[in-house]
Amino acid sequence: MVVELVAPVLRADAARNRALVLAAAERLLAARGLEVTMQEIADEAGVGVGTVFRRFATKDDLVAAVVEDRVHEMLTIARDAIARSETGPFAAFASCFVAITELHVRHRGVMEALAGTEYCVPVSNAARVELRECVAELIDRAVAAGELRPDARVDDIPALVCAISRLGGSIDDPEDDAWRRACDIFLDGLRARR
Amino acid sequence: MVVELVAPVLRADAARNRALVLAAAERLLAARGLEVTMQEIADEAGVGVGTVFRRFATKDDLVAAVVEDRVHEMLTIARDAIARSETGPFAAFASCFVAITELHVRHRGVMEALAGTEYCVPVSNAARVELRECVAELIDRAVAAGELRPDARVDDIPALVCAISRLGGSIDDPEDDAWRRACDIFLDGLRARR
DNA sequence: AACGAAGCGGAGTGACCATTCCGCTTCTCG
DNA sequence: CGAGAAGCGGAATGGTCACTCCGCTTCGTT
Repeated sequence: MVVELVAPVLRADAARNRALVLAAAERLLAARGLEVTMQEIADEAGVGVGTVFRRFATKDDLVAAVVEDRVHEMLTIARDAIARSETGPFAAFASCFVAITELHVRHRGVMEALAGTEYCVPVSNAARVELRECVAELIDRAVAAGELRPDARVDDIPALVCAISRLGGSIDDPEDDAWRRACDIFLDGLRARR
Repeated sequence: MVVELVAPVLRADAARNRALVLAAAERLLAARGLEVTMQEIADEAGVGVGTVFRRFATKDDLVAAVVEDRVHEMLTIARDAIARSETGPFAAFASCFVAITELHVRHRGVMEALAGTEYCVPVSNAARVELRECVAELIDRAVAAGELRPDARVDDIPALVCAISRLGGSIDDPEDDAWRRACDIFLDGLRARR
């Protein structure tokens, strides 16, 4: 008995539609959060709902796929910060914190997905584990340099980022930058005192 | 033509049921947030759904009633803090901040209601306006004493409290106090630097 | 070209909720 | 005590979604 373990290659049109759906979901989730319906995503992508469900068995699966893309972006941000952390470990940590928060503000749905329990994907995921390790590394270096308060905990960071990004505000409007001010205050609180 | 402007007095049993419903809603909202259904609230109160709706025309109305109770509690906390603010304006502000956050942690549903747009009740409400004024007063005094950074904004506070309380954690479990640590860090960031 | 597999659209299904309706019950006032 | 007004319970309603099903279409291989 032979079991087929390799996922069959998608037909060209199916692959194209998959990409359209993913892009549509990304756009809609970023703009309006988890409240978007599968029907709306299908419409935005220009396909039928059936097509959406053929590629992503459940709404959770679709959201998870979009989230994974974001996690990879965060990973890139964190790796960059580590590269820069030789010169100024706190500054590296801080810029990573702000950049990741900004990413969350841009993608409301992703933030909700990571924060809420509903759509929480199991954390046993290579990219997420590595992201956590990178952030831990940034924190360790800044603490070792005496620039960050030593009781800072890695596992508080994701929740904090989610919390702050929920403050709302836009990326561009300087009048509407609650999240930016909150980052500022928070990072001040995290800085080690003389 | 005479228009009846006074709300008619409730019959004794009706008043009792109204109180039961309110208490049940408070309990369930605190424990599980806005996801509770009207049916569950009715069951918890030991009445039929019809009775719930006769007293509170919509779910929003019921939530709003529970929220108003919380706002009054917050008002009490803030007034107490003002009374204590002669001696140590920052400490007064900080304790008020922590106490209100704790209240939010205890009442998940209330926090959601205040933070989310869905159930946001119009802010043109005497108690809320006064609460805002009290917090402004606390901030002004601490800033005037040079103990609080002068760019602290009153209107960031509610959102911050909501954000931090969303971090989760329990009131009692000392292992699970993310919200308490976050308060600590935040207040450190808010303290004016030498 | 031609055929079978893979894919497609979108009406239909079932579950879940807030809200409504109405026949019966319980107060309360005279 | 005896209306009848005020309340009550809970089945029924209507709307919203995620998800399924199936007859038709398109792809890609021979």
